[in-house]
Amino acid sequence: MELNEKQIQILEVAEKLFAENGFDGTSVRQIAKEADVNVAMISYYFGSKEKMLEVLLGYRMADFKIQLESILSKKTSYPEKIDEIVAFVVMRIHKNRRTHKIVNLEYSKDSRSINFEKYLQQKDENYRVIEAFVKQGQEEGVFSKKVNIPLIIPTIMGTYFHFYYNKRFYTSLHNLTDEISLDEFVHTTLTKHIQQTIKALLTYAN
Amino acid sequence: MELNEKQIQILEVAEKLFAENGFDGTSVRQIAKEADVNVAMISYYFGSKEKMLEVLLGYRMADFKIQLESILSKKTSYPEKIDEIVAFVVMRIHKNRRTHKIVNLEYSKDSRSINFEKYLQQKDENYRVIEAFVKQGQEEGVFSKKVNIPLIIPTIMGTYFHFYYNKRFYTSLHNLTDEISLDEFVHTTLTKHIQQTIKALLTYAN
DNA sequence: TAATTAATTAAACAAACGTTTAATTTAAAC
DNA sequence: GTTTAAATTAAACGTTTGTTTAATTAATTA
Repeated sequence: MELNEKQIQILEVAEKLFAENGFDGTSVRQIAKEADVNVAMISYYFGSKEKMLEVLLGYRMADFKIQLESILSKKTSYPEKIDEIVAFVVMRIHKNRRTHKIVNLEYSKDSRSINFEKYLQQKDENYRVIEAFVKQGQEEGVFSKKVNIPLIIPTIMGTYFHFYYNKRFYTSLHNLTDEISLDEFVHTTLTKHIQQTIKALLTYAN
Repeated sequence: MELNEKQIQILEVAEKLFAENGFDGTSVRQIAKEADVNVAMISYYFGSKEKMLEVLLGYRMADFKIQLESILSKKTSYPEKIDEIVAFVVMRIHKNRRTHKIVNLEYSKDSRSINFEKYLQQKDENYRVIEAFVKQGQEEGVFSKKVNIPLIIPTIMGTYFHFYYNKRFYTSLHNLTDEISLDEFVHTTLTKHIQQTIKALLTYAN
């Protein structure tokens, strides 16, 4: 799907508002007003509020796998690769945190009018890449074989998101006052913590 | 606040529907219908939809700290205590997962009409208990001093919630077909994974 | 039993919701 | 320059939203 400037403009406002106030908590009139377009433009361009979200997903989730494979193809040690993967994943989900948040909320709903097929397919592909990497490390005796591989991703992403969802609590614990110091904290301290965690798990687990 | 049977009945239906369809995605008429009461009863008992959620929070979050302290007062080893704490935390948040989900979503909103003061206070008290325990272990040389203590809780809870929010994805990865095998998976495999992770982090981190 | 309070109801309230319509303006193609 | 298609608009559509009202029934107290 090709997107013109106006469509991207609408999507970015929608992403912001959905993340701030939820999908149901955001009205198409709010989006239209903040994006400075007429309400009817949303139906005109995307068909419906739900389909607009689906387009947003596709727009944000692109080319993750390629960049992941690029890291794994480097000639670096296993611990170095873990550090790189974790740093990359954290950077990506932090950048796209608003879209991820919307997905987390909407995807876990029972009654959904949103189609997550493409999103799930990408998620599965990404997992297979990680799985192959860990298994390779296990075969070479670098990683512990007692690790539950499918639960590595939830550990990385879950730690980030629980921090992010409770950022008002944790920023006060860490004395982070503004948005910039939060970004910095994520890319230094939080990233380091997750790197430590995953390396400890993969290397010493028993 | 004292709650009569009918109020609890309403709260439990509300919890279920809020978790399934979101706070904004659930109407008071839905709640009233499923709880088999008149719509007006919700305003009559709780004042508003928002205040009803606040009452639900207080109802669900009680006596966590006491049970945590009870575990820590036992004369067991540090690794054993970690296992117990993780198992307890996972059990609790899994039991109260619906309420936690609502909090995760509503708390991170910018525009909130819901008061989270009591919830935050309890969260802080719980954290202080964990913090004291880890620091004690560090002083006795059992735990690594390079661990970021405030990020331990996000690692535990985040792993659980990311698994739970994406359960449709992970249950298919693990071939979990029904709700019972999911419960069992949480209390065995997932709990074990998080125990492994936290022990590895606290013991071997560098 | 009578008086009082609590619980419950159906109906109505105004406001907001997502979407559609039909008319008009702008842009592109010929 | 005329025709055709795309973009944009204000207004209206029928629903649904959370809450309130006023009347009635049930339970409690005196």
